[in-house]
Amino acid sequence: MPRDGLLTRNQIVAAADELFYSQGLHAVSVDAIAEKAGVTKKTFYYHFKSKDDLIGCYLDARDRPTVDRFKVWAGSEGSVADRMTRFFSKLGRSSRGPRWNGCGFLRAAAELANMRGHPALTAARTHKARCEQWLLEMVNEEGHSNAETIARALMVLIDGAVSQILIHRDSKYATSAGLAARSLLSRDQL
Amino acid sequence: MPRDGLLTRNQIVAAADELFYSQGLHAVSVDAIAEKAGVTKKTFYYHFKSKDDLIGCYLDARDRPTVDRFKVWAGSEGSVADRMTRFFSKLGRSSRGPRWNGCGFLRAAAELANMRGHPALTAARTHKARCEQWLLEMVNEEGHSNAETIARALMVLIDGAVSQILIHRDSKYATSAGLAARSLLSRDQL
DNA sequence: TAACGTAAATTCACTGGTGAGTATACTTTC
DNA sequence: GAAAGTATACTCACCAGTGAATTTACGTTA
Repeated sequence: MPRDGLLTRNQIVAAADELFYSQGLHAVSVDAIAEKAGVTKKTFYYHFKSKDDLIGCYLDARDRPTVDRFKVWAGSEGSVADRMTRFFSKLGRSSRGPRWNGCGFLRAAAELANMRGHPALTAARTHKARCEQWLLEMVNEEGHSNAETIARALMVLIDGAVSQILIHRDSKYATSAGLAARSLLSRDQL
Repeated sequence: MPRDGLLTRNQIVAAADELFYSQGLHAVSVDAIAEKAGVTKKTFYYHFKSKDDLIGCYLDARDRPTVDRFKVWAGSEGSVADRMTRFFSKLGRSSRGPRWNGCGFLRAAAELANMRGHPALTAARTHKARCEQWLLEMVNEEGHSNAETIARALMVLIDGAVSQILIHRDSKYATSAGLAARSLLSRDQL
């Protein structure tokens, strides 16, 4: 019984998001995703070319919401240093949630590191570039010299903090990253 | 025809290291490892309890060599800032090699993020703690206040740089991380 | 307005292959 | 001859992906 095609597709992506993010890419089978979406496997393959195709779509769907969340975390009040401090504080809080499992893009890139050209790697790269672009604009507005380098270093701090928190399951690394960001931004270091 | 048991075991771990590091944990089968080691699967299961057991051993075997390499990279000449600058410069060079695929510990943790209690997660945590300990001693020798926080921030910079390089396949993030480290260490920021 | 045709969406049942792990027996060394 | 180590050949579950038939929505025609 045909339902709305786009709706079904979205249900599949939503199911994939939950499963992939919590368990990883290779650990989740197409059957499991189809079942969670309430759909047969054949229906799945009607909407997606392959599992790899779905993986790409899963990350694409995560891009904007993630960047938007970051912007909310940072807010728009105060200096860049203030905004980054707020950001890392919120990251720490978020990482203490029971469902938090690090960055889906980073984890996908880690899992598929050798699959040059895989759609997921492209999606991850694009997403990280968009994050960096956001930071660059923020830094630029404040009139720093070396804005590109600072933005890049802030990205390093963000993904480094996420990685360390994931490994140690300890949010204190967010605080350290926040302090490092503040040091980086004070008096035009670099 | 029995060979030396320990030798066989080491061959298996060596095969696992190559395969796991280049292709990821779930992507490599026990059959593939056994074949690469020139051993039958039954022999593999004589030496290891399970695939998960092997994964843990693979990371344990990687721990010391990795930390030793880091120490060589940093050298012992000059200030901590100098040593970290050298470190990140060497990291950048290394990451340009054709076989470089990021940090095996980070990638394992990413792939097994939801497997609380998995031997690989323990091994990864232990390894990162040893790295941080090394940094802490270095920072302490120089008499910084907030040495723990600085050491933690340096770890964040290292793993952040590795992650960014892996995603973008661009070693310039090592340079940015090096500059951030220098800023962090100058005039007892924080 | 009522029957019809078609394309979009879906299902059931299947295939070929590969995954982790094992039963049993053989071979070498001491 | 006993123990450590290895081999052949297997089980059984699961995996990505498919073939053929079916159901519904909806615009077209008589």
